[in-house]
Amino acid sequence: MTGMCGRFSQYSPVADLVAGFDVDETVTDDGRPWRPRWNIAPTQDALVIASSADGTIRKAGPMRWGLVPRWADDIRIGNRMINARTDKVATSNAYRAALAKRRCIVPVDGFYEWAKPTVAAAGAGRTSKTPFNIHRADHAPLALAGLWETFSDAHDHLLRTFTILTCEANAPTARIHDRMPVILAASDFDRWLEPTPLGDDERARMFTPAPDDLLAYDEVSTLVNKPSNDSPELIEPVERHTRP
DNA sequence: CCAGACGTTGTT
DNA sequence: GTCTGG
DNA sequence: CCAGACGTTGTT
DNA sequence: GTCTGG
Repeated sequence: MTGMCGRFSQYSPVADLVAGFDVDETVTDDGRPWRPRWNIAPTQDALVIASSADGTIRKAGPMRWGLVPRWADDIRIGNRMINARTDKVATSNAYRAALAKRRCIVPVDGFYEWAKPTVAAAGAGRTSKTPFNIHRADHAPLALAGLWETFSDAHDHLLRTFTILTCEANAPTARIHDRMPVILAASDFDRWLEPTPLGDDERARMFTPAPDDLLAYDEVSTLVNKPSNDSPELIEPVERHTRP
């Protein structure tokens, strides 16, 4: 199927989400004020931070999740471009241009991963996957590494779209799932947002799983499965520090 | 040259 | 657009 | 990521 | 099973 890191939250106040990114301007979502979100799904708008083409202005604003390459003629291509693998992104026709010049940061409160049922659970008749909310242990927002593009639709409407980079899971996350989003260190924010190509060494440094002690996770309700559910209840732990 | 892909994960 | 495959 | 649709013609 | 929509 499609990507991993397929759902996330942005419920902190915008000022908290963009804190630390030295943003010059925050664009509202089509004139609507930002509202907290606990269940952002592919094709929906999220708050994303990116630089102007010349690198002088840093903006936070809405982009649609699911990168649509410039050459695409159908926005639906984005439905399966919600993640970009770090081991393929530099050579991919779909992502290479964005990797060189259009990197972005997605500030999230947490992201969701679904664990397959354990052998024991499956034996007991449980066949559905279990959702987990993964967040910083101190509950501060996380900076996910992304890429963005502009897409001009049939009516010449300009649409900004983005994707989230994925790498191998770190040790705690691997108990739930074998992939995870790339989480940037604060010392890499400025370089990541510069619209100039990265060197091999820079990619090697940034494209690594987050440190094992950065994150914590909670099992959550399957209410999160349904994209139309969007409330604080989705991040309430149903069990703390459980194993999948 | 033109045609066709361009993506990810999970599962088998 | 740009690359690979035929 | 998960949820939900997936089809056509003719008749009421 | 596979695709689209959110």
